Amino acid sequence: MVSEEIALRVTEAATSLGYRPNPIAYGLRTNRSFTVGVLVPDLTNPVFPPIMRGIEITLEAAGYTAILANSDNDAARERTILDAMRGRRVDGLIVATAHRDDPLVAECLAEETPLVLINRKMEQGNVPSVVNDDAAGIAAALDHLAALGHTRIAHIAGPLTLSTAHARYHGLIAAMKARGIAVDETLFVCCEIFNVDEGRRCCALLLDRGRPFTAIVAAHDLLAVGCYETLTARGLSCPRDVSITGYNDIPLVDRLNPPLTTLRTPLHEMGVEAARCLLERIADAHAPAREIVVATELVVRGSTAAPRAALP
Amino acid sequence: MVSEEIALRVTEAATSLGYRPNPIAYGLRTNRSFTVGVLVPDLTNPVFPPIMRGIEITLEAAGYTAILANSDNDAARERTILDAMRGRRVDGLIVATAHRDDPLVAECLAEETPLVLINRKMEQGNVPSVVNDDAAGIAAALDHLAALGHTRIAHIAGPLTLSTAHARYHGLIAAMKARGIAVDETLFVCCEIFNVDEGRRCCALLLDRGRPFTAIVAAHDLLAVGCYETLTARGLSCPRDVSITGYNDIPLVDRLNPPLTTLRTPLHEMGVEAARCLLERIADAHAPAREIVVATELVVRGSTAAPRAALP
DNA sequence: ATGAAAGCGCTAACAC
DNA sequence: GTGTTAGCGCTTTCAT
Repeated sequence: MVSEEIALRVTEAATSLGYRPNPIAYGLRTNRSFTVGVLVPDLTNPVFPPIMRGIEITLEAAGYTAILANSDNDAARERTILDAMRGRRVDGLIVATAHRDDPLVAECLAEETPLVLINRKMEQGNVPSVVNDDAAGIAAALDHLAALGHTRIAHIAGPLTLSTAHARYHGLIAAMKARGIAVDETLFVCCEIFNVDEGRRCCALLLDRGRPFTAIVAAHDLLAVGCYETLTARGLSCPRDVSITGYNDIPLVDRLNPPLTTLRTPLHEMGVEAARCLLERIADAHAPAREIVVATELVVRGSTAAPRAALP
Repeated sequence: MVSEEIALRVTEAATSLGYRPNPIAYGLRTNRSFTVGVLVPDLTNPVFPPIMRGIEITLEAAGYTAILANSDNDAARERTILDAMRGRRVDGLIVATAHRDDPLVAECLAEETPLVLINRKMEQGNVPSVVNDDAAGIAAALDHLAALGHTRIAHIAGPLTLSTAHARYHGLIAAMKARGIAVDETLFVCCEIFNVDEGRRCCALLLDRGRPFTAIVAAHDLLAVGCYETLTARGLSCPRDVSITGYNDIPLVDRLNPPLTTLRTPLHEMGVEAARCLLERIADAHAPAREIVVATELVVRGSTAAPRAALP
C-alpha cells in the first residue's frame, strides 16, 4: 500500500534510531510475559545445569526466556519464589522441587498457571511431568549386583516425599522380591538431601547397624561419593569390601577412585522435553497432561565387583 | 486519613481477590524491569553454578530476578542473547563471557546499560568487574612446585583473549622469572576452551613436543582432568612422573585419583560481589567503576610431589 | 481494507 | 496534602 522504497527507508530509520519493540508494553497489553519460571532446589547439584540448558535452548527457540531460582529445599523459600514468579506474570513454570504431595504446586495449578514437573512427579492431580524410569533404572542396578553374586544389599534412599526417591525405594524392593533376594529393611536408610554429607552420614548409619551387607545402592551419585568417604574413613575398600552404585552419572564420577557404576539419565533431553511440554500447555491450557518417561542406561565401572565376604 | 478498619478490610479484600501488583505495568511506566541478564559461556562448567547462586541470592534481596543464558563461547549467539536481553529491557547485565577486547560489551556500554563483568575483565573502557587474583594464584602454584624442586614447568593456558587466561599466562612467566626459573615457551600451550577434551589434547601436544618437563600448571581444573587422562593413556603417572595443578577447586576434584592440587576461588562470593556492584551501578549509573579482586587459596593435594626425573 | 482510538495496570505529574 | 489525570508502548477493537 506504500511504496517499497518508503517501507525500506522507514525500517532503516527505525533500526538506525535503535528502535526495539518493547516486550514490556506488549506483555501489558496481551497479558503474556514470554517468560518462564524455573525452580530448582540447588543449581550446584550437577544434575540441574544440563537440565537447565535443555530448557533454555528450547525456550529460546520459541522466544521465551527463563528466570531461575533455587529453593534450597526450603518450603518457605519455595513459596516466596513461586509467589514472586507468579507476580511477575510468568507464562508458565518448570518445577524441579515438587514433592509427591505438594500444596504449593497444587496452588499454582488451581490458579491455572501452566506447569510442568521435571525429575519429579505428583501422586495426584494429573500434573504433566518429565521423569526418568526410576524403577527400571534401579532394577538394572540390582540386576547387575545380583549377577555379581550380591544378596545382602543396602539402599540409601532420598527423602520419600520425593517421587524419585520413592520410586527408587519401592522399585528396588520390588526388583529384589522379583529376583528372590531377601529384603531386609534394616539395610534401607533415607537421607534428607541428595548430597555428599548425607551419603557419608547414611553409610555410617548402615555400618553402625551391624547387619552384614556387601553392596550399597545409592539413590544419587553424591550419596555414593559420601559412601566412598565413610568406607575409606573406616578402613574399608570399594569394591573389595562393599560395591556401590550411584544414580545420574554426574560429571567426574567416572574418574573417582574407583570410577562409579551408575545410571546415566539424559538430563539435557529431559530439560528439552519439559520445556516442550510446557510450551504445549501454554499454547493450549487444556492439552492432555503428558507424563514423559525417559530411559536410563546402566554404566558399569569399577565400584562394583563380586562380593568377597559379608560386612561388617 | 481513612479509618484503620476500612484500610484493613480493603487490603484483606484485595488479597482475597488474589490481587498482585503487576510488575509489567509498573515496568512500562517506570522503564524498569527489575530484571538482570546473566550471560555465561556454559552453565555445565562447574564454576558457574556457585557464581549464579551468589548472584541470585543478592539480586533477590533487592527485588530483582535474573534471566540466564549460555553463549557456548559463540560470538554470534552472544550477540543474539545480548540483543534479546536489552530488548527485554533488563536493568543491567552480568557478563561472564567477555573477552579482553570485546566489541559486544563495548556496545552495551555505549548504550549505557549498567554492566559488570564476572571472572573476566577488559583492557579498556574502565568496566566494573569481579575477578580473582590470577597472578597471585598462579604464583602460589608455582611457588609450591618450585619448593618441591620442579624447574621444568609446562603450562596449559586458556585462550589468551580471556583476561583470566592472559593473567595466568603472564603471571606464571613473571613468577618464574622472579624465581630464576627458566621460561621455555615451547612448554606453554593455549587451549581453545576450558574443558576436559582440550586438556587431554594440550597435554598430548606437550608430550609430543619432546621437551622434558616434570610439572604442568593447568589454567583450569577441567584441563587438569584432561591431563590425567592423557598421562594415563600414555602409561605415565601423576604425580610420580608429572605433577599437576589446576585452578578453581571445582567439586569432586578433591576425590580424583590423585586428588588435585588447585587454587580455590570464592565463586559464590564473587557472584555476590558482582550482583552488589551491578545494583550500585543501576542505582547510580555514574558510580565509579570498581574492580573487585578476591583472593584465592592454594589447596595442596596428591597431584603434586617432588620430581623424580625429567620427561618425556 | 485502512486508520483512529481505547485501554492493558500502573506511576508521576499535576491541579486542587 | 489529596484526588485526578495523562500516558508509558503496545495490541485490538471499532469506525470509517
